[in-house]
Amino acid sequence: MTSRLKKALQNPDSMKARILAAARRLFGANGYSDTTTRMIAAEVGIDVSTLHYHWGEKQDLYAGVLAAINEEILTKFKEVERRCSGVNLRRRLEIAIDVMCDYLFSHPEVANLILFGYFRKADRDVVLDVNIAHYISNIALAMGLATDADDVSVQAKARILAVWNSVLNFISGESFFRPMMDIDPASYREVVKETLKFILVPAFTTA
Amino acid sequence: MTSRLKKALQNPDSMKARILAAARRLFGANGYSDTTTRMIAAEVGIDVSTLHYHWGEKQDLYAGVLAAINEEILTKFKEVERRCSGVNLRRRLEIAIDVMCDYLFSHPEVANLILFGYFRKADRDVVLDVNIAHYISNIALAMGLATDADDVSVQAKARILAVWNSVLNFISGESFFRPMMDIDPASYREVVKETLKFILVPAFTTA
DNA sequence: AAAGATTTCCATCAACTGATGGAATCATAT
DNA sequence: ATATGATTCCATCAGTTGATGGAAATCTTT
Repeated sequence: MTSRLKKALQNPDSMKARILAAARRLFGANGYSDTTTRMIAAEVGIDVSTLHYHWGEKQDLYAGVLAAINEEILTKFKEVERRCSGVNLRRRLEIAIDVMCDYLFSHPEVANLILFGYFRKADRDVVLDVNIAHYISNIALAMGLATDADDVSVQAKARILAVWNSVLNFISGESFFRPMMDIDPASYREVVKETLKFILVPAFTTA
Repeated sequence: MTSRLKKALQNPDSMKARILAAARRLFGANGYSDTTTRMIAAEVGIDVSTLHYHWGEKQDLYAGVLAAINEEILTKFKEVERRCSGVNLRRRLEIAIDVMCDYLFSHPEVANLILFGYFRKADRDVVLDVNIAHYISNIALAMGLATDADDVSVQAKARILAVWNSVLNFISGESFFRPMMDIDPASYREVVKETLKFILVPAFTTA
């Protein structure tokens, strides 16, 4: 990402940033193929050609959305690492679950976009998964499941991924799961956190 | 589903069944919007109009795919229930994980189609989620998390969903996760089962 | 205010998509 | 063999999509 581009995006009122925000909402809600450049332009209140003027091809705009999300997640993961240092494992797990749940519940489109990425063919957005692999190793380290970020066991990675996936699914699938539980959004949030802790804490803390 | 329709689908060589099989593969691999009726027709080796002649609208064909999958899953869930009766909780969990993993690893498009369903707008395919809600309650019963299928606690449902989601994600995300673990498909299969058991068994068996 | 650069919109394109009418083909029963 | 019905394909349609050229509008610099 060039510094010029970053600068334009830092100003949330800039046209480029407004387009990015709308694209993020719509891509997150409908996926790549079910979101048209015209839908995004309409959301911003501009013509399609203005969108293309600022972002080029549709895929470039999508890549821009993923890049922004990648940075956000990295920040969150760092926050988890920071707050985890010096506390015991049970507390670490709780912190990780709380931080990631709070973040994703506030930005549900992020969970959707990551899950959408699971399905896309490998040759396209290589952008996202490379970094995820990196995160996973760091989290394994922070959780005390490994001693060297470059040498994390397959088992440890799989366990972190299982946690990560559970969080994503509960958030992406809210409109699907909540009706069958018949509870309000706030309760759902609590039940998800509680369930994740219920399942994960014993697994990692019982010898 | 009418009996006449079922009959046509029971013969795997019938045109209607061949179209359904191709549609299932392609919808599962690419999702609804990224699969065109022409792609499906080409896979079968027929013209688009022949496809429409047998299945009507694209959405009807998609509904047909979901209906077929629904029946399969119901069968698998029944198998879990049957094999679970009379064994202890730990063993029940292991059976459930093994059966569902084996089934979904052999039919990865099923996992994809279910997860795709999470994202679609609620007004469309109501077909699938209604049944899932029903399954969840029955599984909760089979696992001993509830005593009455009509009165399963929110917590029990959430825990079953967490398990269910984990299985789906590991299978749908294989092309995503396996490279970052750097293992072959057979090993991946084992690691997934092992990880699921590692995480789930302690949660449900430790008081 | 004028000149130049940037930004925005209108009109339009080619490609693709879901879908259909109708002709041609095939199967079946008489 | 022929009539009837079912099946398949060809040609085509209207709507949508990503994308672009060029005119108009806006902003910046002098």
